[in-house]
Amino acid sequence: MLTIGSMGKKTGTKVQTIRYYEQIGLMPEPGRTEGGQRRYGEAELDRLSFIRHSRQLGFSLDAIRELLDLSDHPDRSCDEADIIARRQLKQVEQKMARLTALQTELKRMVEECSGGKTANCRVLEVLRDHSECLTDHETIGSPG
Amino acid sequence: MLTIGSMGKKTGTKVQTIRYYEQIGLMPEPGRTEGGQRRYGEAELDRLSFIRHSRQLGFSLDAIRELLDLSDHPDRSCDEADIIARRQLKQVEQKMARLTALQTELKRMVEECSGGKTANCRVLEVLRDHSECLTDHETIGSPG
DNA sequence: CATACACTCTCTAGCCACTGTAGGTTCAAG
DNA sequence: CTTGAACCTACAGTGGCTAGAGAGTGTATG
Repeated sequence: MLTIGSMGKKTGTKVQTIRYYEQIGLMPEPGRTEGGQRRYGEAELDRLSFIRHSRQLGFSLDAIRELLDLSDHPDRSCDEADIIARRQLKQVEQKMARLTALQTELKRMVEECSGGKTANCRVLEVLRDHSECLTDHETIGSPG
Repeated sequence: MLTIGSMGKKTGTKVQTIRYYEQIGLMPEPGRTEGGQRRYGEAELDRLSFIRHSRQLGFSLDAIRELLDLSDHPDRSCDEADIIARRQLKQVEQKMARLTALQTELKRMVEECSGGKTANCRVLEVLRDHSECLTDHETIGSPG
């Protein structure tokens, strides 16, 4: 039987985070000691590992909820899991495209700035005047 | 004189967002009509454009606060602005590196999944067992 | 058995950068 | 003068945690 702290250590999760997952129904309510402390078994450890690994791959908690549900039903078609993973891949690729554009713009800004006073700073000039930009980052999406 | 709504249209900002910027001290308190409605001038429009453009490039509101402060003082050295921009560039590059690793992993997952039941789904298997992974995304940072 | 102290408990608030809603008021056009 | 779009304040909610207060529990040692 594992305490919440040792679960956390094994999976690289803070104790509060595990309790949070329980609160939102992502982790089940575990057994308790007489004194009221949580005690976990292997199944819960596996579930938490699944969640953390999915988080590391950038899946949202909602997506993870669906994936866990699918994982709990071995006879269901895996099409849904595939769709969720592909959607996630697409999101990652979109983010990369956006970041590439930002990177280009930021590089140009810092390369053109040759030091001196802020009055002539290229960094600030570019920020002041959007027409200085080469890329159309307005249309790319929300910042991040 | 501009209403808050026309400011929003010109800069692609929601009205609530402009009020929020005022609330946190990023935008100044503007003049008001007798009835209490905000009215803006060109200076405020420029400031809001600066903020929005910086947000599009991914700068945090705190960073923007510093950049605005520098922009307000033309005689100061632009080193600080340069540092802020370089820091932002570095963050963008770190995010890209992380996303590249995620992309690799996700691609492999969806390519290996050949359809069928969830019991044999590669997507779910990989999520269950971290040792299936080629990259070390645990050490890369928090998901996003 | 007593003590120390690391761990755990619940509850609440805070983070970022907004976004949305409710319920009311003002402005400008017709 | 009426209509209705735009505006006002105030507050709650988003995602995914994280931090802190104040109290209780579990276990190793003397």
